[in-house]
Amino acid sequence: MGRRKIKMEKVQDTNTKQVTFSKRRLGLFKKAGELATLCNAEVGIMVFSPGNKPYPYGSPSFELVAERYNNESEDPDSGDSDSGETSGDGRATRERQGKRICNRLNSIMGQVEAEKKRGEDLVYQLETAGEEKFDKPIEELSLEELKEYEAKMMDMHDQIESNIARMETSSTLVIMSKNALHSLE
Amino acid sequence: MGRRKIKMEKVQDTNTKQVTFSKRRLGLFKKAGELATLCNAEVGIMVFSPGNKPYPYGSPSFELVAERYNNESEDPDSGDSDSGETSGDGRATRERQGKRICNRLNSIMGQVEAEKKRGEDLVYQLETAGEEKFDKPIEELSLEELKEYEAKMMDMHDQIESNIARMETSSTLVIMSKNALHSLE
DNA sequence: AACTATTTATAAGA
DNA sequence: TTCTTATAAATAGTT
Repeated sequence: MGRRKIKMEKVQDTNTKQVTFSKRRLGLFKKAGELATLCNAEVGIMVFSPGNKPYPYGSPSFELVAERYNNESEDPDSGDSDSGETSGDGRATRERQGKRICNRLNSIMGQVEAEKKRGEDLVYQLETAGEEKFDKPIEELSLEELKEYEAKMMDMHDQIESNIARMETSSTLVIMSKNALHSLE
Repeated sequence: MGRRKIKMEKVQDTNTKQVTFSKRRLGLFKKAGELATLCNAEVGIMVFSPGNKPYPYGSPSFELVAERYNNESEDPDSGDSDSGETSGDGRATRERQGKRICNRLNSIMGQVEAEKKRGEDLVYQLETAGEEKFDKPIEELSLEELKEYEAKMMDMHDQIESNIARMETSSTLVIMSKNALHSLE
C-alpha cells in the first residue's frame, strides 16, 4: 500500500517501526470508527505498542464495549429493528413539511449555540490548568511529558475551535436556507 | 474504496449493511493482524454487530489483551519507560500514580487523534456541500437538499460534541495529573 | 510533517 | 452468494 510492497514480518529498523506503528494504529482506529458508523456496530480496540504502552479505542468507548463483552451470556436479547422511515405525505402538505424542517433547524441552531459556549468554557478551563501547571517546578521527565500533553491539547483546541468556527459559517447557510423555505410558503 | 465513494453515515439498505459489515469487519481484523506482526504489538478487538452478535479478534488473543489491560489499570508498573523502581514505599507509589495518569492521558490522546482525523473528513464534506449549494441561488434550494444539508449538520454536531466530551475528560485528567505531580514535591 | 507512487481495501456488478 | 473489477483509500518510501 505504499511505494513498495513490504514483507509481512517484524519491521527491523526501530525508527521505521515507530512510524509504521503510528500510521497503522491511526488507520486501524479510523477503520473501526467507520465500521461503527456505517453499520451501527460497537467496536472496542486495545493495542499495546512494542514499548508496552496501551492505546485503547472505542465506539462508544473501549470500557463500555469490553464491559459488555464481560457481561455477555446475560441477555441474548437483541433488537436491531430500525425505525422505518415514514413514507411521504401528499404533495399538498409541503407547507407543513417546510415548517417541520424549520422547527428542526431552529433546534439545531440552539444546539450549535450551546456547543459554542461549552467550547469557550472548556478552552478557559484548559488554559487555566496549563498556566498553573508551570507555576511550580516538577521533576524533569514529568515536566517534559506535561509540556508534550499541553501541546497536543492545544492542537486539539485549535481543531475544535476551527470546527466551531466552520459551524458558524454553516449556521449562516442554514439561516439562509430557512429564509428560502419561508419564501416557499 | 470501491466503485463509488460512499457517505460516512449509517447504511440504510439492510442487505447492503450486512455485506458491508462482513467485509469491513474482516478488513479491520486483517489490519489488526498486520499491525501486530509488523510492529510486534498486541491487539485485541471486540465488535458487536447491529444484531448484537460478538465478534472478537486478538493477537495473541482477545482475552489475553483485555486481561492485560485490566491488570495494568491496577498495576501501572508495567508501563513503557523503565523507572527501575520496584519497591512500594511512599515516593515510589506516588511515582506510579503519576505514571498511571500519564499513561491514561496518552491513551486518551490516541483516541482523540483518531477522532480528529475523522472530524476533518466530516468538516470537509460539509464544506463541500455548502459550496455546492452556493452554486445556485438560494431560492432554488429544494426541500430534499435542505434535508440532506441538515443531516450533515447533525453529523458534524455529533462529531464536535464527541470531541468536546473527550476534551473534558482530558482536561480533568490534566488537572488530576498536575495534582499528583505536585504531591511528588 | 507533507508528499506521491503503489499497494490494498472495497462498493458495485456479475 | 461468492467472484470480479473499477475505484477509493491507505500507506511505504521519500523530501
